[in-house]
Amino acid sequence: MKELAKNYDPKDIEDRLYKKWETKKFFHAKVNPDKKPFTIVIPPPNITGQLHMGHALDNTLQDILIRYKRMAGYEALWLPGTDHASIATEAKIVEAMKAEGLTKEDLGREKFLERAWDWKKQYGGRIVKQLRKLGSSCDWDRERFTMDEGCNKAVKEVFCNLYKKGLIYRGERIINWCPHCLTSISDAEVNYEDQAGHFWHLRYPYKDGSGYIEMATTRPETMLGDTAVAVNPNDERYKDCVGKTVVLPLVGREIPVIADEYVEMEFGTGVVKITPAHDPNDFEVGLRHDLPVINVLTEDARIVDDYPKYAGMDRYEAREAIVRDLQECGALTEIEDYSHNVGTCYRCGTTVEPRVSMQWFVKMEPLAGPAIEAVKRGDTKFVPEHFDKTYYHWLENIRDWCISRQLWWGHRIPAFYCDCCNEMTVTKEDSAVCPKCGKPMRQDPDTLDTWFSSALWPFSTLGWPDKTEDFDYFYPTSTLVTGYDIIFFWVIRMMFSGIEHTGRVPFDTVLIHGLVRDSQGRKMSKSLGNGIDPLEVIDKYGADALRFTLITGNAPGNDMRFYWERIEASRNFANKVWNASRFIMMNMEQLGEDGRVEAVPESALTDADKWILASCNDVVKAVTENLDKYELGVAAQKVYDFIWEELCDWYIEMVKPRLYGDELETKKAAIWTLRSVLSDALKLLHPYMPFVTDEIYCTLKEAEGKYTEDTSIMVSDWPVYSESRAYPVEKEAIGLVKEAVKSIRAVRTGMNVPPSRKAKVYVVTAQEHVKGIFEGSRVFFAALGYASEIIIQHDKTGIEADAVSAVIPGATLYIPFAELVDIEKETERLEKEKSRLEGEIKRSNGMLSNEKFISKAPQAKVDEERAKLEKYTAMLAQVCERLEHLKK
RNA sequence: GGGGUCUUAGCUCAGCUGGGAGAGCAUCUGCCUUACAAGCAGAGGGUCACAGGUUCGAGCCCUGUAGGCCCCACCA
Repeated sequence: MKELAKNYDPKDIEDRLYKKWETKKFFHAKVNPDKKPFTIVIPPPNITGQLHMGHALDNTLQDILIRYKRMAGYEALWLPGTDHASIATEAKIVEAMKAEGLTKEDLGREKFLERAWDWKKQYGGRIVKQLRKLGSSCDWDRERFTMDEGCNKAVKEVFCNLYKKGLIYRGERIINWCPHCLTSISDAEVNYEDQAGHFWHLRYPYKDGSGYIEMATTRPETMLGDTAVAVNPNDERYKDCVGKTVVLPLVGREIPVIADEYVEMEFGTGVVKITPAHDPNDFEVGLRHDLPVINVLTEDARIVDDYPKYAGMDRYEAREAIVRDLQECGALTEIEDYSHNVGTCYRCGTTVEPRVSMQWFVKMEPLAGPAIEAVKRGDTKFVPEHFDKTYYHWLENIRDWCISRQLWWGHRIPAFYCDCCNEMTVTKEDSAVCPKCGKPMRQDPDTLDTWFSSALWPFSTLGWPDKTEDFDYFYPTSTLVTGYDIIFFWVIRMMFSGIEHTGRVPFDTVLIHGLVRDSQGRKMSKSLGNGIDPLEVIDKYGADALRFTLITGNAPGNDMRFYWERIEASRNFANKVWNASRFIMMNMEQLGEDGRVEAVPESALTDADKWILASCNDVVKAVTENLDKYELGVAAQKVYDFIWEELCDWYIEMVKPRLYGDELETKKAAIWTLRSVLSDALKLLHPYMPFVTDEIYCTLKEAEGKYTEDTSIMVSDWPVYSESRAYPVEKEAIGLVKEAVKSIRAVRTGMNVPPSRKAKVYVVTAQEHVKGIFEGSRVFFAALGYASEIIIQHDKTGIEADAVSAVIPGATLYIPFAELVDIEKETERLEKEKSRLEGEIKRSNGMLSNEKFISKAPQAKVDEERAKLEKYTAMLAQVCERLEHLKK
């Protein structure tokens, strides 16, 4: 048999096991009509990405679900892949080119894309390699990429469908523009942050020389593009001004004073300058009043050539210059400090510039409705439930989705234009000829928002739009696991896309998790440098320790903090499991052939054996129920407690005297029980700690002579609850003995008696069945209670007068410690016990004397309370008797 | 402005359908007991934010208050 190291070392084991799983195709799922499918599609990480704690958490959750379902008899598919991440990737490549002194334009579109694909080839596999280190049991044979052939096909299909239905349109609108990335971005991609700024108070003179109108702005440079000044129609102060003309300082443009409800009378002077080209609200006002849209900024946010004095200045330089000039000409009256929200690009952090331009949009309203309904009906459920509110709120207030990007890396928009006759056509074909004049058409240069293709991920990866067996069998997927920060970007878009294009919701359940923060509760970020690299954790403590830490000690959907101490605790647990197994296998080996018994007769099992089998049985039931309800952390805690406390601290200790003794039958029963319980416990733990559990499982199978190269715990059967292993009587019996052991230990520690010093223990009970229980537990009771001898009897015959005593339900224990007994301390201890019991009795009596409790509470509760009262009353009598005795 | 969420032991957090307050770490006291010192045995430590309400019974359900965090919207 393999010799197991004293301490568990994950380094030796993880890569070897992962390789085995992968080459054995244990991760592979195929259409299997005999099984129910369970499907998860991975949230595809960006090809530019490196594994961070967020991935580690997200993928651990998925792997736990997949491993559990696989063992529980489902055809479990975890479909992996990566996202092309248009903006992020393009930015990286552009940056790399910069080092060579090259720009996108130098290379041209085709050459640039060649580079991008090379880059993808070189780095795109990095993150999936890292996912393997975590133990992720993805079906790598099905790995996909959002720009692979199948996904491309799905994207074109969807675009054309939506266009045909009128749900995609092209138009000149005001959109969020990133002057650094040089592309439009969607509303969801804008982050708002508070920034300190100023309020510049301006006055524009009336053309007729009748004075000025005053207003304030946070962005004075946009005044170049002002095409009106607005007041509220109900504002008495400005009643007479509406319709008048003012002259724009510095520019000389004559612009009207208009009235619009949008203006808040109470805010500022009640006057707003209107710049339709550079503010979304102003744009709307402009539409209502048919105002000209005057663009004053270039795509990289510099002043356009129309204003020679400022042309070429970037927006902040221009601001300074214009403020200076306004001041000079007397148009600036005041500068006030002001803090306001500024939109920034979620990728690069640059302040976004609202900009009017021609873009493609998805009309959201018709799509949002069914997506809301689907969740309301319960077709898709959020876990935790309350995230559905976030979902509704977003969808109910959704605006049209700007999907075109002025980037090259991505899915090119399948729209073609005829330069001859201005005809436009949308087609799945790669090229088009003008349906009117027959000339070749020019494809739209823009690409689609990355999220357009990820929105299709749950079905594009399963073969859609083709009718495939995979799609029929695995779709809709079962559970989608993602962070709450991705609901808007992704979950919502998959929902309406799935419903629209497949007629079904894309998943049954959305399991939402929070963020992994640093130990001070801060977000892990590159700029703070407080990120913890999961690979470093794996390297130092093993993937199992990392995984276990990430899913315990926090509730679903909540953020968690990362502590090395917790990693250490998890590592210690892995080691505990390792050593318990080592103990079991060492003893198996000693028994030789007898250690491998397949079964033992029920009659050979002791109360202790039945107790641990029953406890294990209970845990199987509880853990399975918790997992089915997505309570992964609670389930893990139960496995942890069972293994550490029940199995290791109690049962293994109980069984030692038998294993070290001479009776073969009881040794066989003990070792069989140990193996059986260990095996089930390992299975319950496997989804959380796949490596250590499989290593032990295989070693155990080897020791049992049942190992083949196809053996792995990950393809073994999930344990099931068995009525025949409930053993209620034995559970109660061992519960009582545990009580006895605990009180002996507490008494001894209280008196500072070292374990090496043994003492006689008398168990005095009037009840025959209690006597039986202790008789049956003699062997281990002595060992656990540090007893030199156990004497079980009906009365106090032969017990030294000054023996220390402890009262447990149904019995009193006496430990003679002649010279160590301090009567005063002993009295104090018993008095404390007495008042505790009196308290319990009072509480019980209180409840039972309450008629409403008796009449309204469930009968079981009432009975339970009566039983407690009876128990505590009996114990109190015993304690009082001892106190009387001590007084003499 | 709208919505969500949190407030439980010194710290970080669990607590599943309401039925005698838990874990890990930290602290204190003993133990190298032939699986494990990455361990074993014991101990201390909490008016479950506050105020009401529902209930036989509330950490858990309802209302309100205070404070923290998050998201969305946004008055130039």
